[in-house]
Amino acid sequence: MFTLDSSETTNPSEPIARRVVRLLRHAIVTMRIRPGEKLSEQETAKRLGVSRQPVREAFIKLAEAGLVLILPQRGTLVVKISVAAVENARFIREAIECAVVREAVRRKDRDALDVARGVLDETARAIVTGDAERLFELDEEFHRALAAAAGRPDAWRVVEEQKAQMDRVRYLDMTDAIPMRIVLAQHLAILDAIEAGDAELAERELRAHLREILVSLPKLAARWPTLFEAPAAAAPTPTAGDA
Amino acid sequence: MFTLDSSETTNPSEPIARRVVRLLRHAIVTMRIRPGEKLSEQETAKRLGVSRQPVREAFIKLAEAGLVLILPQRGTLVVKISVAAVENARFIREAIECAVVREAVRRKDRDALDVARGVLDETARAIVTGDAERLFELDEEFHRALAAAAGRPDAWRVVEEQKAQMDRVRYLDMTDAIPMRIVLAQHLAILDAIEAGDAELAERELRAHLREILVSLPKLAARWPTLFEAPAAAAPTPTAGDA
DNA sequence: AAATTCATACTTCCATACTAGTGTTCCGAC
DNA sequence: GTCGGAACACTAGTATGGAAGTATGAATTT
Repeated sequence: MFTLDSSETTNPSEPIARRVVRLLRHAIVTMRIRPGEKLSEQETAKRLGVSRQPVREAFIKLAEAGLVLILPQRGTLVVKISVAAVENARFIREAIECAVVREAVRRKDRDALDVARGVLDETARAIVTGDAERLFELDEEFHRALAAAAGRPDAWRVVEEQKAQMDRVRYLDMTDAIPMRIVLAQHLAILDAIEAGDAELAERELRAHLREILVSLPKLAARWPTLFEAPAAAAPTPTAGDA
Repeated sequence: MFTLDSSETTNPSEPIARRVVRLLRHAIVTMRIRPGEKLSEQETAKRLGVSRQPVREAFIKLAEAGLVLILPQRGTLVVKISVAAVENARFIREAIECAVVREAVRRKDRDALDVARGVLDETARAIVTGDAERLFELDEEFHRALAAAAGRPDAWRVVEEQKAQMDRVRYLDMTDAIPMRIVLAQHLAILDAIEAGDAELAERELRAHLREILVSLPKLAARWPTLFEAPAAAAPTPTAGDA
């Protein structure tokens, strides 16, 4: 379930549809709406005090990001976390961000890199104060800053959509007291390498950073089996398993 | 302008909204709706004989693909071809497809690679018969087959959306009697390198293939200036140009 | 003549009504 | 008890009505 009617930043000029998207995405990523849970345009609209129309548009957007599954004439449900889907998203993200990092090295955009540096400074401060929500945002902002430094803001938009798949895993990892210090260290290593003009090193550091999720992923899947899609069994039918 | 009410494959079970998307995308890519042209939900709905609702959803999807621009309360228009946007899309596409090709080399999925080979065989035949529309599709199918061979069908979906930006340029290039034989040769070189297990070569061939558009792009922009977004001038105001 | 105001004709956005398809459940026949 | 079936309670998909905002142009004033 998810409450929320007018909390959050309720900018009156922002279109309702966009607000609903932000709302639902956040509720899904933080798992206030649990994986597998059923939604419906009608029900969601009533709960949020809006009409079905903007809710429907939000569902479509979330479906494109792979967070919900719309079954025509049947219903809409929050998809369970899929190890395969996370891996696929990670693959795409790694491909794009590697190219971004190399481009950032080539461009040497001092101002843009300073912005990224500033994000890491704030990250260090947020670690001290323990502001988990803010750390989430700062992680995102760092990667966005890299894309900006590469002169490819569009690339970040693509990564952002893929990242939605990984965000719930990140969230689980965070509740598990993830060592944000390690993430910061990796970010620093990437930025240092870029500023040093070492594309090879920057790419290696980035790959290492993005592959962190691969070690935590199976652990988390084992720990919260109800949140994850059951992996495709070797036997065709999951009920009857003959060896 | 664009006619079309029930031509195309008119599958009655397919949702109207999806059909409208396909329809409009095709009309835009083939420039039966010209870059810069104004659209409206009302007008388009009437022309297609459907209600505004599915048309609106189609507009939103096309806006996400960067083909149209929705100005709230003002109108919707087909965006002009932007050299910068095409270049950005190409960058993202190159990043993803390079990773795909390397993965395809790693996996050595014989069956999937045979499918890709089959696509190229048919391409050769289509060149003889001069079926331009089919060549368009086959180009797409080859790249999709590579993604399948890499076990990353999701990656193709992302590339597909980016490719929309490049499709109008491809279309112009085709009317300009593009040597499809060259494209086929490049495709063959890529596939040969993959089958030979040479990742480095496969990636080089792919990059060369995807960079072809960079040579034709400025020529086309100069040739059809009305179809292209005016490049950002060095001077702030485009009207007053002082040298 | 030039500038400003105001009515009008658009636009997208949101709300609501209706259609068609799906799953469930309860009732009855066997 | 088991199976079949029809009525019902949902769902998303589509159509349409109304509201808020914007550009346009004519009429009026300066």
